[in-house]
Amino acid sequence: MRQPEHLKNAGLKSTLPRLKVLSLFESGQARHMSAEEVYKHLLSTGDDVGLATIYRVLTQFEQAGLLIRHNFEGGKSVFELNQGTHHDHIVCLQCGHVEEFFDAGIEARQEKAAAERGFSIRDHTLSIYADCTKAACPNKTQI
Amino acid sequence: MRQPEHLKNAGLKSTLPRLKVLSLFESGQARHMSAEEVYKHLLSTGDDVGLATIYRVLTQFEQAGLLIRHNFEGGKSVFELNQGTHHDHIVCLQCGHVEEFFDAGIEARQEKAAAERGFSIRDHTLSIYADCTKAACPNKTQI
DNA sequence: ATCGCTGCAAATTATTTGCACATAC
DNA sequence: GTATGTGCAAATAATTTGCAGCGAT
Repeated sequence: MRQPEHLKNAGLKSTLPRLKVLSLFESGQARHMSAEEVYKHLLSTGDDVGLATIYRVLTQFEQAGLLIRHNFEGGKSVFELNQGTHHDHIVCLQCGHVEEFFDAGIEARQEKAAAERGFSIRDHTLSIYADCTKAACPNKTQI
Repeated sequence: MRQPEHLKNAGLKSTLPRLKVLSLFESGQARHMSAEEVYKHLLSTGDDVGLATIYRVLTQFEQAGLLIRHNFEGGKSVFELNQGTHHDHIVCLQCGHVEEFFDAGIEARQEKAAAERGFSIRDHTLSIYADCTKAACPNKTQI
């Protein structure tokens, strides 16, 4: 468990709420979660952390580079662990299911399109919105 | 002015607020506008339409296929006239400036990436977020 | 005349903030 | 001990909705 160091390095005291949130993401139970989803996960494990704290912690982790924030369609911010490996996302507009992918060709053309127009790309992140055709298209829960 | 027909075809009565909103978009003054921006534009022209009506009208136009809604980073929906010609967007995270582009290679790979993972793409729309390096990077107004 | 439309104000949803108390170091 | 962090409740921001009256056909 090297989490406390992560927090230290970010200049954050290692408190219970922070450790709980971080290990939830590291547990891999769900890679992509909104603040509300993190909140419910923790409640269901008996750990009750205030929702406002979750919002604060998620934002701090984002700034510390521990988490990445996405603003997918649907109005809620969704977070995922920053594991250093760049990838993009395909998001199901029906159920919110997120799948990750990487395509070097898209990366290159994305860079080129931006450069040609005088934009400089920060993180190359891009999202495709589609309908997941799987039979088991679950509902709104697993964003 | 063939606007009333557009509305008719969509099963919408041709009312003043609807005509005002539609012609604002058709005037080309700004291609991409949020509800609030449409509201302010109309107020500034002396046409006072309720903000709630703007929201209703924009949604109806979106459903009628007259407008396209985008949920760019930043929490507000932004609308543009649907002119039938597909294109993607590069959005400046600093000032909200939007530029349009089209890259056949990206389209193809986007389709492929989705298909391989069992997703079916609706409209192929995708957005790149970047920093517009132009000297004249304007402020929050021209989203 | 009828049914749809509009404006206003109140409701919702996601997120932020003020403040008194609790906690890490 | 002191600066930080937390919980709760109230504040914001974007958008939606209920309802009584207005307007298009």
